[in-house]
Amino acid sequence: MGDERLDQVDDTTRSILDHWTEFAPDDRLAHLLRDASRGVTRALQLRLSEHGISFGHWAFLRVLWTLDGISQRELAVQAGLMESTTHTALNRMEELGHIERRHKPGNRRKLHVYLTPRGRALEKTLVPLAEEVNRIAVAGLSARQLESVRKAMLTIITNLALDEAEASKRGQRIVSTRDIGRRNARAAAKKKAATHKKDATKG
DNA sequence: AAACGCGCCGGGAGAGATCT
DNA sequence: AGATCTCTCCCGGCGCGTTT
Repeated sequence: MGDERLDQVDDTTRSILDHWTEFAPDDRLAHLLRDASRGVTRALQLRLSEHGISFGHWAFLRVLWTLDGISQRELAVQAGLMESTTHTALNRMEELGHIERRHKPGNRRKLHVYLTPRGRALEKTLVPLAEEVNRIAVAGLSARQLESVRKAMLTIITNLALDEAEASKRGQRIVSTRDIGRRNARAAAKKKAATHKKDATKG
């Protein structure tokens, strides 16, 4: 690889890059997307943490900067996260003084989320950091390449969304991690019992 | 270097309150 | 009564720092 900047990267990053350039240049796209996504996330995390902001809070702040005062549920949808995750994050954000939650007159059920002046002020500090990460991530790509990447990403997202919609129509859904854990535990127990039985008949 | 523990986050499920 | 919304609990995945 002829890029002398790579002398600065750590061994882990180096091995990831070696994997993609030397050993498995044709490995599945999903793996490439994962590495790219992780890199972008970590770059942003690095910058946010310097301001005491966790990556989880970033998603909610971004929504609130444009949709201040929406309900907790709407916020979860807009941020693309589960309501339980939203609830936990908002508790912390309220503690930190970035948001406050209030009921509107006439509706004691819905809780609306409002930025505090402090939360609002974060926009000026944090958005440039995200823009910086974007700039760094696409450095060396031409406008044309960037346009192609954008199109490709949108196509991938659309294709996968359609696939999920089809699966949903068939009644197929993602098995929860808990169910998988239980299933594995049952399988392990069964295997152990079978081994035990085998040993007992032997001896 | 490998194992371990910890904290954070995401997700599922369900209870309880409130609205329509 | 049924729908909607918030909140809580629990568990698993992941990254990271510490210990062995």
